[in-house]
Amino acid sequence: MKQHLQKLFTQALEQLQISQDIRLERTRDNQHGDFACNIAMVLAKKLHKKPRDIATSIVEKLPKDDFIAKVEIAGPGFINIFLTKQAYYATIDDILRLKTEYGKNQLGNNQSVLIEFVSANPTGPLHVGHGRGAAYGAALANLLQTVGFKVHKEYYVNDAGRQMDILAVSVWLRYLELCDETIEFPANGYQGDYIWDIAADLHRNHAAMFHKKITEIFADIPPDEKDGGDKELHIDGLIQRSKQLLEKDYKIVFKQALDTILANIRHDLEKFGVEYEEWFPESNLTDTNKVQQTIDQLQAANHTYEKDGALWFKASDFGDEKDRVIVRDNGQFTYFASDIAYHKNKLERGFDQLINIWGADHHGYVPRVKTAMTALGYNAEQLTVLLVQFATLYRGKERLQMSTRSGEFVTLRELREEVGRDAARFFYIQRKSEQHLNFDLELAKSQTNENPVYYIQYAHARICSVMRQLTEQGQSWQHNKLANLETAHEQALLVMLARYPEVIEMAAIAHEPHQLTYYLRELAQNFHSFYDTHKILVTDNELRDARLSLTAAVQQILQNGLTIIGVSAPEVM
RNA sequence: GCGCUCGUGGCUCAGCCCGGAUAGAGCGUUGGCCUCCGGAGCCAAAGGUCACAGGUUCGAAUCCUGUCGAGCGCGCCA
Repeated sequence: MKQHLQKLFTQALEQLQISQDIRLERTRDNQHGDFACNIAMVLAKKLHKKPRDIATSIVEKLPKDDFIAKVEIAGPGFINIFLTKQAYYATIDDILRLKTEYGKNQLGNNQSVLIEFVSANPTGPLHVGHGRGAAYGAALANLLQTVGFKVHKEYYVNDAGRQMDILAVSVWLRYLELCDETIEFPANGYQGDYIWDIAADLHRNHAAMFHKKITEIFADIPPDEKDGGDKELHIDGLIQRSKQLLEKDYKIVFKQALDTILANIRHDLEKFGVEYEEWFPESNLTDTNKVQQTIDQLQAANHTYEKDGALWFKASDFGDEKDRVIVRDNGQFTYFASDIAYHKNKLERGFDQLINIWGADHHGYVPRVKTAMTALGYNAEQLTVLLVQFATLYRGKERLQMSTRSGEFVTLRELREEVGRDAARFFYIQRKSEQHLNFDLELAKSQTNENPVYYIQYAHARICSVMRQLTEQGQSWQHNKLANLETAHEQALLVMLARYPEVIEMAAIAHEPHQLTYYLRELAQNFHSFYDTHKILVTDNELRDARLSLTAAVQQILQNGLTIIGVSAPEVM
């Protein structure tokens, strides 16, 4: 509807030989009609004319249209458009005809988008901090798909770095404890209970196959932190020693740890309703020498130099604040190096746009990756990084820590089991992503009925109930005679329904799924209010059918919207 | 110190990108509503100098500058 009106305005302006972007807005007050346009005031300065005079001449040129009932010039020069009832009845017709397709458009023009999100290191289970990225990414992917993008969801699995070695060593040490050895667990090891579980599996399947003497393992290893040493050197020493002693078997331990945790993550995400087209392993890049090749390319283009034994990328040549190391003095690639290779790989796969969803603590990292893309000859504009603020977790007034290393965290699984998938997903995206989120577990658990998600779902369930009643009475209905919809409640619902495509479009373009949650709440509210005031299943068949048409349309929109944000639309609650 | 993000009723937040007509919700508080399609509901009331100070503008919660306050980032960590 909005687009339709914009076309009419464009035609009017063409006749006046003015070119200007037209901005139409829904009015807050229906006294001002359905849409308002402030174009006359925008043009006033440019044309040196009074806004109201400009408005008058535009209105004169506005083509006649079945959907426009009345056009008024108001206030300082607003052009207010009043739509005909036909315009709103057409919306109902469209919704009931197009069903789940309603609200879709071709704005994205079938461009391909790779959207990468969560990508948590497989060193432990997903915790509630990751949940927000998961919920946001999945909802955004759905939105982009709805407006006509070809969406490819991807999880980048960091399975090749030092962190993974630390994980493997942690598992191995716990395994040795299960072999009745007594060890000092390293300060920098992973301490969570899940490490024990993996170790136990290892012990069950391989018995004492990986058992080595403790004295042999810890001989000449730099002291740990608690003994006055450096915990990093200590763990690095242990990694080296593990590889020496276990030889080929190291891979078995490593793989067991990785596979178990990854399976766990996949399972959690699946249960959370988040699915990916691809799980892209970092080892894919390292094993095929892609990281080295990328570095070679940067070197060949003279974008690197050596200093203090390390290889640096001249990021500052491309606008970053300082140069960045890509190969450490010990010969290892930095995380940044494989990230450059990964983004190069993404672009080589031919995607038109890349979207990364990162925790806000990575914001300093954004220019770094972009400069690398520029240096490699790509257009950095193709990459959009969306930052999601971390959720601060509270249990009542107590602020909880979330550290994978120390093993102190609430897992995504626990959250899902305690507050439910629908409530959790809704809770995560109802706030703007770059807004800090206070997630109070007590509140989410104890007052789940007050979560707005139930309010919306209840509206849907209520409608389903009405439909059931009708069937139970052995009746059916036909979609016609919408002219009977005259009350204020019905009018308000018609307007809400007509707004849906506008909300979808805006939410998708702005990457703001929370817009949709607010809309759905308002729609549900309008419905509850209508339902409370007017009976739907009245004896007058024509009025009943008109109200059922409206109701069915509301049901459809609730379902469409909830599906996009990953929340179910239950028939009963 | 530099950079990024944020400051809107008691609490949690929309609105800001793209300035516009009385600043909106939810929770909480107070008072009403079930002989009637599901009360996880409805109706109503109280409650806000939009952090502060300047500036731009016919017009600023919205744009600009500064101040104060909060969070995060500034590693050969990932």
